[in-house]
Amino acid sequence: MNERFDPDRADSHWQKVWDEKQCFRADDASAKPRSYVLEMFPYPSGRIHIGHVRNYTMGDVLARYKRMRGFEVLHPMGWDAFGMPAENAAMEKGVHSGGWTRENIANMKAQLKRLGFALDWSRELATCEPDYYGHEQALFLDLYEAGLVYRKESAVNWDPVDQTVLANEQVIDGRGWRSGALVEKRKLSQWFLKITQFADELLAGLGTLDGWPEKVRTMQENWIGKSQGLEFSFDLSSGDRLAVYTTRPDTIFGASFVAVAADHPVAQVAAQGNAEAHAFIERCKAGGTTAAELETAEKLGFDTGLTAKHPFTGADLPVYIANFVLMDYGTGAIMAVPGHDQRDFDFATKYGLPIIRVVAASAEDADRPFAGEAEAGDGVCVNSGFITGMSVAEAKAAVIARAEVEGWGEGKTVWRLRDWGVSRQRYWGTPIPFIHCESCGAVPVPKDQLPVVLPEDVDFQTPGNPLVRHATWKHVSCPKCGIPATRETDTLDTFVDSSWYFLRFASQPGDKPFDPEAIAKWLPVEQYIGGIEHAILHLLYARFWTRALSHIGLIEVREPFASLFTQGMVTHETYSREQDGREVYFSPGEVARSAEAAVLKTDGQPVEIGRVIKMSKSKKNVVDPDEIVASHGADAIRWFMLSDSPPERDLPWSEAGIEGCARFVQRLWRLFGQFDAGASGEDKALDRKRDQTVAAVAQDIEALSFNKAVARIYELTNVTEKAAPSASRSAAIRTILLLVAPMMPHIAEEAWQAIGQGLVAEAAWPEVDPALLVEDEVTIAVQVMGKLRDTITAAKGLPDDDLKALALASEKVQRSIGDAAIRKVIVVPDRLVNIVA
RNA sequence: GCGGACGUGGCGGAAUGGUAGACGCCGGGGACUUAAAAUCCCCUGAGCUUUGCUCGUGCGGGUUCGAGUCCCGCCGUCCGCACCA
Repeated sequence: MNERFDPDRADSHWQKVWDEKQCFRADDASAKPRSYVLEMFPYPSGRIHIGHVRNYTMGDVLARYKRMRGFEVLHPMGWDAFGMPAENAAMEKGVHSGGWTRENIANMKAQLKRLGFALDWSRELATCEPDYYGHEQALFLDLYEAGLVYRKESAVNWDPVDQTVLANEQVIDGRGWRSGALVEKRKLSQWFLKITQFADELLAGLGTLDGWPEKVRTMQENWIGKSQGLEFSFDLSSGDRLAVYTTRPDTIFGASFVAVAADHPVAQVAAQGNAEAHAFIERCKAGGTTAAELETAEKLGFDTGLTAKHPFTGADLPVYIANFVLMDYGTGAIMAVPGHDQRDFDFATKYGLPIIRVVAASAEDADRPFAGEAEAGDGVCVNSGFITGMSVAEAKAAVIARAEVEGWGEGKTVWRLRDWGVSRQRYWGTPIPFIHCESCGAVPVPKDQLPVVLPEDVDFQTPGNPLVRHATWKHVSCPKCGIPATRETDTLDTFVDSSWYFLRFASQPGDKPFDPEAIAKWLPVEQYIGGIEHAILHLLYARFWTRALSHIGLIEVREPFASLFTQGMVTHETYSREQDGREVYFSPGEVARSAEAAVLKTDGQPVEIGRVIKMSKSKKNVVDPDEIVASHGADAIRWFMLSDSPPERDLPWSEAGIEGCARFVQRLWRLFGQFDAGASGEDKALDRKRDQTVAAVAQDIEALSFNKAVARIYELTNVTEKAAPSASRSAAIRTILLLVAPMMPHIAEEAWQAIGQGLVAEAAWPEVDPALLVEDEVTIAVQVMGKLRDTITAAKGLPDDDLKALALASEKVQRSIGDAAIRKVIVVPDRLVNIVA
């Protein structure tokens, strides 16, 4: 063996061998137990970033480990290749979206290969290719036929200068990111998927997902937002009726006004012939559309002059148009109870409306004033007519029952979840397979005419969707009546593309989206790994899509991902300096650091030490995985990704850390070089440590606690290095090699040449002797009054009385007790004795 | 605003209610070397009157023989919020 391990040579050599032998190709026909390990596929932005490396290293360790444990593993990779950046590149650099995307894919694929991931590249797919999105169009039409797709009007952000629709992230402080023009809300007719039809199922399904983080399940639960309440109508002074929805019917006696959304019909009527009301509604439209913006914006209202008659008290309540009421939730109108809802409280305070207490901690507190904020908590009803004295829960039921008996309202379940709007007024996406005909309306493209291929001869010289301006593409004849018609020019949300790619990985027939038998074999994904940023949307949409396909009988599986793991970000330190009134950032490499201060190497002047945050180009704190692979090798960067930080938390990148990893690679190499097949002699303690480590590392990998697995491998390495030569020591060295094989496959493969047979990629996980996992001696902590005073060594399983005697015999313990009388002795077998004196 | 999480040495972090700080990084000392790199060995929470003692897991309470861990109340930081993927 050479003195030093040369990653440059070994990495590419073994990557080529794995490729040629197709080691990681999943066999559909295999009789082995199956395991589908999947990481969220990347958007081909141009380069792999360190977050990808972390994500795919975790999945790779699991996939390789599962193979060692005898599973047939499916570990595929693909490209989430549609999306806005390709259009931005086309506009900014004059390149073609498709060419740009495909070039990025080629570059990133080469980068992934250099990291040595055990991927089945034969199943690679890209969502921007017709052989993927054509099947997606077919599935979309299936859902349409099943009544799960419909059209309705919906608001978008409209940039009046660029004449284009903007995504939320393109709207900055209410203005278009390029034009700087004030963004308007505009209504367009768009396609929707009926995810709300599955709201109950998606909610109930969360209960079966034991392998998901509690956090993600809670987030989805809140997102679906099931609430039970009362829908009822007010008689308006205009003679109309106004339906409102409330989750707090128990507070109905505290209602002091009624509010409707700006786009509510009542508001629209009020605006007719009233310039002020019209102006107010326009003002509401100017704001942002996100929930955060709506709810943090100052509460604004406009008094319509109408009044609504309270169903119990008969009082006339003023009707306002309010910017904090959402048309999409409930009925788009609310009864406002300022005492017990903070938004209503803020509004009432601003407009001088009554704030009435109708819930209190106890009946005696009925007239207690509010302490500057609403009280949303539980209690008993006060000042509330027939429900006075009831608990909140009783009152809810009583009010709903009364409304139903008297016929002016009914109990209703309302969901926060809204139907999924999938239309995007963009070019680089899956064409929605519909044709608009003047006489037949929206007609689905016949399935034998799929795929509707996205034309790639488009120009981006003028802003807006190039599909609309394309000379020929959209002009077709109606499939129904044959008269001239036009194609739908909107494309599908890219979340549709990522809602079924995991199904396509299981099988890729040319004539249909997937083979149900292959789905039944491989799905659900055993372990899905990706960023927490996908906790709601992607994961909910994928769950919905799977259920919808199951609903129409295409597949059996209901939940696509049995287990989910959300990994943390990779962070790095930041350095900056204020220059000409703005913050200028420097990369950590440009800065010389001491314990407390940092200076710029080029001018020796101090720079400010910023926070350790997610890598981003603008903060100049990115590191390029390729450079790390070139300087330290793939195994070192993989090892770094697994070390130290728990995988769900952020991982701070550091130069010292990666150097430490590279040193460890060399240290292992030296140790592997000491393997001696002919060594004899037994080292019982080392055998024990070895088998305990194997068992613990297996457990840690299965729990994805890679940082703990790494720590245990270090421990075993430390003791093995120090051990005298023996057969046990050689066995330990061989074992260490196998333990690191999923994590550092290149050095493992290289060293395995001398130690094992065949490829380590095809080797089995080491066996353990269960007898060695149990210690025969244990260290017992001895406490006096809960404080540690001594430790004693005892045989495992020693009876409580013997342990007690040993503890009391300790000189340190005696000294600590002094002349105090012993009141009690607590013995935890094999662990601890606590003397209470 | 709503929802979710997190808080332990100089740093990343270990710790079924039972020996706080495993393991790694940084730092200090030493060995080897003409020298450097590499490597190896030792030390490394704070304080003290140092065979040992006291303090110590964001802050304040509580439960318990025993709390980083459980409960209550604060403080601080971060993340998500429907057209970014």
